[in-house]
Amino acid sequence: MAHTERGKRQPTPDAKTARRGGDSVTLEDVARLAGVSTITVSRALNYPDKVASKTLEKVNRAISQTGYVPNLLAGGLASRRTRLITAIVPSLANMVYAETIQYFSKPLRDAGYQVLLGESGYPEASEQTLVSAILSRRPDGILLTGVNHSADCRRLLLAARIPLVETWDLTPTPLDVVVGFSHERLGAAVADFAVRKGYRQVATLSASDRRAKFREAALLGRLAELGIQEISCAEVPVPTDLRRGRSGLARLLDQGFTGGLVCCSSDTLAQGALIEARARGLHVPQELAIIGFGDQSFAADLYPALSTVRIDRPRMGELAANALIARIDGRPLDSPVIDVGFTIIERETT
Amino acid sequence: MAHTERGKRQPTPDAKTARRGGDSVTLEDVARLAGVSTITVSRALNYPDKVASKTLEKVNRAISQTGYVPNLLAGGLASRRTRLITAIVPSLANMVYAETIQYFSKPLRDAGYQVLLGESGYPEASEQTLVSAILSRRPDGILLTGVNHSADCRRLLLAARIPLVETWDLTPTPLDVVVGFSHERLGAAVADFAVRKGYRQVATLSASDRRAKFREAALLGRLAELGIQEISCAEVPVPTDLRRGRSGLARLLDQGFTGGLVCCSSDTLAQGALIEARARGLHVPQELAIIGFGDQSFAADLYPALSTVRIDRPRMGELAANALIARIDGRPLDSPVIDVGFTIIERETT
DNA sequence: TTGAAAGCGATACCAA
DNA sequence: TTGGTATCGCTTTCAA
Repeated sequence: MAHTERGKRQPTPDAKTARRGGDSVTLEDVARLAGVSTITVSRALNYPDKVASKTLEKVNRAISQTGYVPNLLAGGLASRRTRLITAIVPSLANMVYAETIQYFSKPLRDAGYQVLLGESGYPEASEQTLVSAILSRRPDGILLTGVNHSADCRRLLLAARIPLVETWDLTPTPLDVVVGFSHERLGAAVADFAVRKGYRQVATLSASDRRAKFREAALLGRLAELGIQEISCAEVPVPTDLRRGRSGLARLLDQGFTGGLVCCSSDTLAQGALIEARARGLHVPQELAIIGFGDQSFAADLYPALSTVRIDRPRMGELAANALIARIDGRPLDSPVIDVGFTIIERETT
Repeated sequence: MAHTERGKRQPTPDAKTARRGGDSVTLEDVARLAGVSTITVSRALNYPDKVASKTLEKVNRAISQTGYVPNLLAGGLASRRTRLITAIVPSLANMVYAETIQYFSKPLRDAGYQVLLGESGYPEASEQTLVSAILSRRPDGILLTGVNHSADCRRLLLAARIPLVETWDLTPTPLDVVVGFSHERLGAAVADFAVRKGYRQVATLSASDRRAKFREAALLGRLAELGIQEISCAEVPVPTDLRRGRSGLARLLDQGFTGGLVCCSSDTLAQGALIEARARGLHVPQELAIIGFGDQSFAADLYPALSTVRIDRPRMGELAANALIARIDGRPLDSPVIDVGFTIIERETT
């Protein structure tokens, strides 16, 4: 009521009482009805035990009578806490990411956060633009997929001084915290697997995805070290689907690959390759073995002939979420680099 | 500079100049550097053509020098426009919804909105709680999946006076706008298809999902009208996957269904059923025909034996987005009920 | 345990 | 075309 000298914004003369939009109940409305001050209502909502139980009751009654819904824009602006976490993923169309999001979201929901998704896989908008749009909502924390960001992005993200978790990869120098696994070690491990199992011919079938190509490079490098000569490579565009797995293997076979181990950059490609192999009457895994990546659970017992490199995504998501929460709460982490590892799952049944 | 009588909140004596958190550049910082008022900077950002080009240049320079990132909490609070749209989907783990989100998001992104996702498929939290959490961010619009909401939800949503689009279903009495198709007509159409094609035995394989069961009921009702007697039904839990399709068909066959048409509530189930049928040496579609629902594109030419009921999801998503934008902009709609229909895609090749 | 007042960082309204 | 001032709805700080 202080100085409403000219009350410029009120459509009706009765300042402080009339709503501008005419809508939305505010804390003040609730406070008035409950006969307390606004701050008491705020406390009743945020720290119920800091309010006398009788007061609490009055307030709760007023809240349900008015149908009050808090305004987190105002709350976030005042408190600088939005209870919003943004997760940036390449694409939701890729099941692997869609699922990871879920594992990641669960602990956050339980901790009272909402997750806002940002998809970075759109060529029409730069990652820079996306990050900027995201930061303008002032999230309490951000989850990033991968560790390769443009210099501009790094600058923006660091300047925001927000807890950050990078995932799906590993680096000794994370922006803040990284929870993932080493694509380099993974590629090398697959090469070792191929050699250990005695495959003379090795083929790679990779999506044109940064991390997939990185794994492939590590795989090829290790194969070279180990003296494997007969190598064929095929690349397919993202997003990967069964069709591309089929045509990818077809290309490899037409190029002269006659049997051995096919290393696919995703389980979807591996499944597609399996379909093609069967269509051509090749015995899998006897004549032609296939190993994928990701461990898509639904495939497990329908494609028993496929091996895969399993990433424990539920655990990765959970660790990432917990690391983020810890950083937000200012709790220290044992290490800013968390390696969740990988496991080669070999299947030799038909 | 007006009345900073006691400057309670400033940690340093130099009020108006010192930042509380020490971070985040504000509009005021930019304005000072550019030598203009805050409102001019605001205009430079939001309505660039309402500002002299020389001023605009100064402002832009100041913005990039300071690395200013707008605060949409403050902006949204003041303008009552958040440029945020919330989409509520049952689950992202279901590809069909994950994809629909994408079709829906594209036009919105182009129009300058961000999409916040809410998953309603969590039994631990009521839809009511979810809607409340969503409303507290004051989105400019909401997309809902389905038309069945609890009375409390309807009240909350309507009280918010926000543009609403329901989708994936149809109703003569939408909350605001509905863009979808009739599950009832769809079920009946599948029944007609079965009869027209001369199948004597019909089986249903449905997920325990509200809309799936509704389609099934319509299908069964119509079959009864048409005098089809030999009917078997199997229900599987959500989420549907290939495995459940397999076991579902296995159950139907073990129950005495010997061949005819199997109507599945999703393409995933249909694919699983196909795998089981082949494993049992049944010729599809000659001995046993299968029809799915949804038209998952990746299946199209890998499972040529499967028929499906296609929903034009790209179109549905786009129409929903455009309807929402129209409502937000206050533009009138031809009708609040938009039927996108469905198409039965029959495949008879092997 | 409760409250008064001053912000949080932007935009709207009106005036210049 | 530009600027002053009040305000959006909430939380923080400090005081009672």
